[in-house]
Amino acid sequence: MSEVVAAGERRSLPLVTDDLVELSDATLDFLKALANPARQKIMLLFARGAELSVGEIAELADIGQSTASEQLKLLRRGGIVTSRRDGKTVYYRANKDGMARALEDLQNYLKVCC
Amino acid sequence: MSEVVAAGERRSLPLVTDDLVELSDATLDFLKALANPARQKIMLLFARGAELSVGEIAELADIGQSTASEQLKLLRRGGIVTSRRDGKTVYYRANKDGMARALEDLQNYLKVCC
DNA sequence: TCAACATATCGTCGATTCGCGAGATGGCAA
DNA sequence: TTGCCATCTCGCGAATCGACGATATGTTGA
Repeated sequence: MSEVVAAGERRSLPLVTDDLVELSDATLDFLKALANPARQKIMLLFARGAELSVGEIAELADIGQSTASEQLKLLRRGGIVTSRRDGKTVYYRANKDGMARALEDLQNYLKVCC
Repeated sequence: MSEVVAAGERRSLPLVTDDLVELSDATLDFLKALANPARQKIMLLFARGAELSVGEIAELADIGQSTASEQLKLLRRGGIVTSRRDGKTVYYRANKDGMARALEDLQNYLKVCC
């Protein structure tokens, strides 16, 4: 039988029903976060483990501060970056574990549709 | 130096500039195709190598025929399914190679942002 | 507490996406 | 060719997204 999931609840693990594997909401957020050139451009700024503030990202990506903040929120929701606050400044960097988890879920999902 | 790409040309291989890896247009299409619950639902119909006509997919996914046709077009553009015509009927099935290629490109891209 | 600074959230608007029905296209058989 | 059937394409309205400026929130130091 399928797992019981309360209405509106966000699943962090993939739902498995018999042999059917549904992508978790977390992995849907991961895909939505990456399926956008502007956010991909932001991701490249985190190469080599770089840690950047929202303001730095806005400047480097040549976008407004509020836009950067909102895009970073989506990337964080997708498990692609993490953030930490140091005083007034919030630093973002790539979330290696989150990406690995999403990729694993994605591979598992796609394996069903072979 | 970066590769020369004519304006409007679709790259099938990732663009590599120094250590910067940009996702190919094909992989962007792959992400956009999967980042949608309706299309994910369709993908599950292809479990165990099933091959289905547009009409069957529309019925099984409980969507209009034209909607199914358009969603399948996006999935094919993303390299996630392939199609073949047999008479009047067009059959779709999962594109294992296309998925593997996109996943590989995606992993390579994410490796940069570790 | 107050001023300053960095970030987050809100409201708006144009662009894009989604799903549909209607009609066009393509293929088969009579 | 004609009729039929499956699919594709077009055009529409509704919903969502993307970027922005304005403003709210939260933090530090005076």
